[in-house]
Amino acid sequence: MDTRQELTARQRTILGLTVREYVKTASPVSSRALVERYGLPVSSATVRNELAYLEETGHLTHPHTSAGRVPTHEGYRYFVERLLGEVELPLRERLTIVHQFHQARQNLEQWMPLAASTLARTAQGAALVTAPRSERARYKHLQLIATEGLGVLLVLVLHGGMVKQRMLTLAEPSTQRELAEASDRLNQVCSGLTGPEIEVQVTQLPRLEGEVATLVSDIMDRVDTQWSGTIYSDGLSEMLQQPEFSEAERAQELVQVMEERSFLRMVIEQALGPEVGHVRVLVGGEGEWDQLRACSLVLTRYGVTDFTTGALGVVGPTRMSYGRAISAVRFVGGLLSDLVQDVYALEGSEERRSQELEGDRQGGQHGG
Amino acid sequence: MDTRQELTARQRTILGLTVREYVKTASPVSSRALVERYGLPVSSATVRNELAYLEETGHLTHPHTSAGRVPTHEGYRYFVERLLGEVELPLRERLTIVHQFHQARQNLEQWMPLAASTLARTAQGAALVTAPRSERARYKHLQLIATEGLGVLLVLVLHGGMVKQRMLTLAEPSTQRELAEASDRLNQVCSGLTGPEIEVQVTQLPRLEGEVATLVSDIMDRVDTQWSGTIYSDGLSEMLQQPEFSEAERAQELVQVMEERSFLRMVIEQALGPEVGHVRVLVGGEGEWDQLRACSLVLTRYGVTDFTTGALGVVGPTRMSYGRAISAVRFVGGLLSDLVQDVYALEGSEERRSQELEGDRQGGQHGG
DNA sequence: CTTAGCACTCTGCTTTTCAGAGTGCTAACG
DNA sequence: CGTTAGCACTCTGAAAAGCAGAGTGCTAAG
Repeated sequence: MDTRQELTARQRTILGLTVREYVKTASPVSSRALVERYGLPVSSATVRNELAYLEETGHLTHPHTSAGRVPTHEGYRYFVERLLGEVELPLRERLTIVHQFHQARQNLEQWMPLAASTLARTAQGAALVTAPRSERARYKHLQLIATEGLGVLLVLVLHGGMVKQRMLTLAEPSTQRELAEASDRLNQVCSGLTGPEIEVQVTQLPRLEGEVATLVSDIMDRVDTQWSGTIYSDGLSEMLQQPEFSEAERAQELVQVMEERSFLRMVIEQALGPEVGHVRVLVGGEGEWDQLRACSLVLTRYGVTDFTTGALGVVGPTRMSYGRAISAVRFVGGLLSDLVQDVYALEGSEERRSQELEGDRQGGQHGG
Repeated sequence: MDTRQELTARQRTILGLTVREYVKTASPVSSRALVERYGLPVSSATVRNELAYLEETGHLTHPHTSAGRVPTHEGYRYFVERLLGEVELPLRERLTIVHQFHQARQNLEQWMPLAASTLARTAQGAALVTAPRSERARYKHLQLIATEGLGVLLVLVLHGGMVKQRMLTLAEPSTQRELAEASDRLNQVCSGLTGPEIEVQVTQLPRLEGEVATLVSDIMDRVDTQWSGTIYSDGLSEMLQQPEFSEAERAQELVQVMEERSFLRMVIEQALGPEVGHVRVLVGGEGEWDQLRACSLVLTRYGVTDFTTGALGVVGPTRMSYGRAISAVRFVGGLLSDLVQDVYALEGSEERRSQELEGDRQGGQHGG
């Protein structure tokens, strides 16, 4: 029961091997298998004693009396935290991945799906990737497009290239020309501002512009607070081939979890801190999320800390190859961070550059 | 074997009831069940004879000697084409759906997911929705954003609000100011043009603008030809609860199909013509697509024919409620068409309006 | 502390059995 | 001639039984 108990070197070895063997074979590990396959310098009886002890400490269990041992969630945790060490993807794979990302470098729309599919294939699980989101949304550009009657299509581009679209209905009709002029004026006034900052400007703007600016500010506030945005996923069907999902019911549960994007978002937000780079491992929902009891998540945040970040990770059965998953997540996360850095992080430099030439911009506060 | 054989009224009734009963119960239908549950004015022996005949004509099968009858793909086809008639969603449901769509009217990003989830719930299957795409991409607005070094982020807004993003690397560095001026010039030159039309302009443009314009033209060509864009889906997990997927292997197959977006796109493109409004039913892959043998698709195109259209549909087991699915697809398709019409279809009117503030509208075509 | 040996347990597969459901056929009926 | 009652026949699916194999836990000896 007491997982915190210190284990002897041999116990650690045996636990590690048991986890590895179980991950590989997906069936309970017997003392004999351990001795034979890994050439342990002790007899199976000794191993049996150790296994019994590891069961007492809560690291392993028994499906039934005469079956081999299976790691518990605690066993996996111990394995990940104390036994796994630093793992890296083989060079060959790293190169392939780098190559793919290089090819897709220019095409922002491909980043997320590419990251998801790469991750899925590399870590042999299902992958999740959220789009990068700025800590504080900043106005970049607005475009108002006349449609039918009083309807207007608003296209708002934020710093970092995020795009939001809205339909709005005006109090009175406007020509496309009027709308274009309004857009231009707003673009001058609002460039680089945050939602609240725009809100302040509203009173000083004429009717139409004010109306639009209020909406824009509202949209930007929502972007900030709301857990919004698509989650890209891939590899679900491969994951379903794992033997743990050979019962249709289990498979159905998994698909349900993976389809409930708001739930996934919530878990990701709660599990990850704001800093980029740390890899977090959640084994079996960590007692918090019942729907994830059969799964483990390996998550990380990518991007630029406190500025623009997204999250990505791998979902697998608890019996997953944590080494592979962790290294894959870390590696792909790093690549994605690089990409984000190229595009998003240096928007500040835009102001900097303009200022270099001549500074006519009101104090742009760079989020710390 | 000969599905085209004319059936007697009684045979049609029995076929129809068999399909309905099988859809409801998911287990083979016996002659006795048919007589008892629907109060047929004949004996089970007579029904048995008719069932045997319907089996001969290829509309029904036998899982094994002593089981009831199950519809074949041909049986479903006959049912859909000749027996189903026009079905409409109950008023109550229609109102709920209309209400939800009204709420999401302004928020373009919500349209697709909303349509997918509505469809999934209403038709009790998995739903697919593709984003609307213009027949011919037209330039609306360009924004160049300086990033690090020689990198530039290009944000291209097309008519209809579609947005494309690219990273590009310049031959020599430019300031944000230069980039902004280049954007402005291009916006003046290219407004409303198609990809090829822009290509023509390239030679007459200065270095930087020409470089960008080539890329823009290229992007727009790709949008036209490539089967691109996200497919939103929903309801997969509900579909997996259907008894046909109680074997994990079947479930796995289904998920695989649903995850292969390019395949789905291909099927949709091949199955649907260009006109909005027709509902197409594909039973069991129609002998064309083996992966879909266990499924049926109910698809329609929405939007404005020859102008801006997308597709949506329902995926279910072949044993699905076609009446429900067809009416749901038709109804949601109609709503989405209305929305698209409001926003996208009238971009032409933008020019018209600029010319004059006179709103004459061509009649909206609602297909049957 | 380690290990050989052995009794014991539990699974998972195969085989058997059996009731039930449903058909197909035949012969009789109106 | 279409319809129907009756019955033999077939196939499923669940339950029960049997059995080999794998693996443990324990004991006693090294």
